[in-house]
Amino acid sequence: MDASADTASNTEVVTRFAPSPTGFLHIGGARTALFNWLLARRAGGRFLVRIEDTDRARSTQPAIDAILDGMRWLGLDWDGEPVFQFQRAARHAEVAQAMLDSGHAYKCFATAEELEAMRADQRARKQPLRYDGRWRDRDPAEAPAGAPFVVRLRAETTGATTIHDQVQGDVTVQNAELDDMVLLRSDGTPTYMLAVVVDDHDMGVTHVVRGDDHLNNAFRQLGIVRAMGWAEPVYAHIPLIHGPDGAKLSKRHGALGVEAYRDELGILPEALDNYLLRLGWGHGDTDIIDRTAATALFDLADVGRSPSRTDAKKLENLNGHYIREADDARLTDLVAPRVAALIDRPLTPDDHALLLRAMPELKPRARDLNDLADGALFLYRTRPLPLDDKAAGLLQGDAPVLLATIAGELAGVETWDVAGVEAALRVVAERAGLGLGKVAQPLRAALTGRTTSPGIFDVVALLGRDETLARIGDRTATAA
RNA sequence: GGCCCCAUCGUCUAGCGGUCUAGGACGUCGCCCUUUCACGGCGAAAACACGGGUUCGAUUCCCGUUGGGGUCACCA
Repeated sequence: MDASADTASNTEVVTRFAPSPTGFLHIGGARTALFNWLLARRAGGRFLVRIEDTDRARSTQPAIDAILDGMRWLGLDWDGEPVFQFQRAARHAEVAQAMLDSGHAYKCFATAEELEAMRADQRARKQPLRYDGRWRDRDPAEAPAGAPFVVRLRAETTGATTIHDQVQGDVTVQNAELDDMVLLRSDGTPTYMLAVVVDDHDMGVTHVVRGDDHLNNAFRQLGIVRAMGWAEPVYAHIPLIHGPDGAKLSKRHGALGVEAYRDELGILPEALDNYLLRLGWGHGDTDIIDRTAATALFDLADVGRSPSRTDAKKLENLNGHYIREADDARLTDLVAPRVAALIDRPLTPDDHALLLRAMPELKPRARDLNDLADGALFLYRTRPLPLDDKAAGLLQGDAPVLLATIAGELAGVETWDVAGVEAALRVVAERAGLGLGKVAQPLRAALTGRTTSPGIFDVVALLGRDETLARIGDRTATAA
């Protein structure tokens, strides 16, 4: 059967992201969504979202919200409203009935205990575990009246099926390997296998791009597609993402929700997007690829076939890059709440303005938003400043004397800006016969409580005359 | 265990028979810039899993071995 039969007259590319709302949006799902988004946007097609909530016990509204919020944060906008799979149960049952009517499906009255016994036996004999087709050719009339049953696909038992996967290449499986899967459960609700196929068809999905863990499912799903005589979608199974240890990404290590990258790790969405894009996909030697470039460059042919591991350092590096590129006002808005949390009070409009002014000096030094907030902390500390050990060390000996000299010179500065401050401090260093570093370090310690900070002239200029002199005063007074 | 997939520096990858003494990036280590830390610049160490073929010639093609991963539900 030709996959393009039904879509020959309609070349629009339609992709979809179909998460099951049983948890947050982890980075594996985010990358799958990104690739689907890119493929659709590149082709000028549509990108749809379907919430696979047929598992009523495990699906939750918070999970739905988290997934959709995560997608919005990453800039993965979808077309139309999300489709909720559970609401389409009647349509799924309808298709199952059609297959029953056409003989492509049949009723199976085997009980759960019976099937478990069957598998135990297969395990004992070291046989593959699969349904043995015991009701495939039996007359339903043989079942006890009113007995519960499931509807199973009457799968091909001979020959082989080949999928021309856009990422994995041609993959062939013997049909004998596939058993008659359940389409409708005994309570009449559809299984995932049935629902996916029906929904993808009804939604007009042309390209199914999903995790490699679904490759085996594709063969079974194709059985339903063919039984219904529908167009076969183009498949692309992308390799899974592994944790730093090479094992499958699980809740234990790398599998954080994207909101954790945003809230706890202080990652910028464009950085995570770029990182995820380069995980499993490459375009020559280029590593820094923003959304616009990615949309123009993305091609399934460039997706690798082997799983990749997450690398926090690489993400941090990319994040640092995008922080340096980011607009100061945007960064200020993003960092302000973090600073407020650190100093345990809200920022005033003046505080906010100061943060904005300091941003050009702050952002080259940060790899994430937490770094940025921490780097801005010295601006808002209340006197007397707490000193870290190294800073305290720099304020020993005759440092207070030097600081007093600095204060004297600074007091005479007419225009309190970087140039004015620099001139004054250079005068101090020259008169004392010291290198600028010998002057800058004690001053930095006194003004920030630390040994690292933005350039000392900037620090002084940002702090302002009064605060600068007061902080210096705290150190000359206590030492004297 | 059956079936399926994968295999280049620690990691992400470029390479689609000769251009490979295998390129880039992150990380690591030096040096430079410099008032500190970053940023930036320069440089170094670091990989074709193994064994057979095919070929005049294999990192590139084929087979096997080994290793890793995925999947085998009335879960998605």
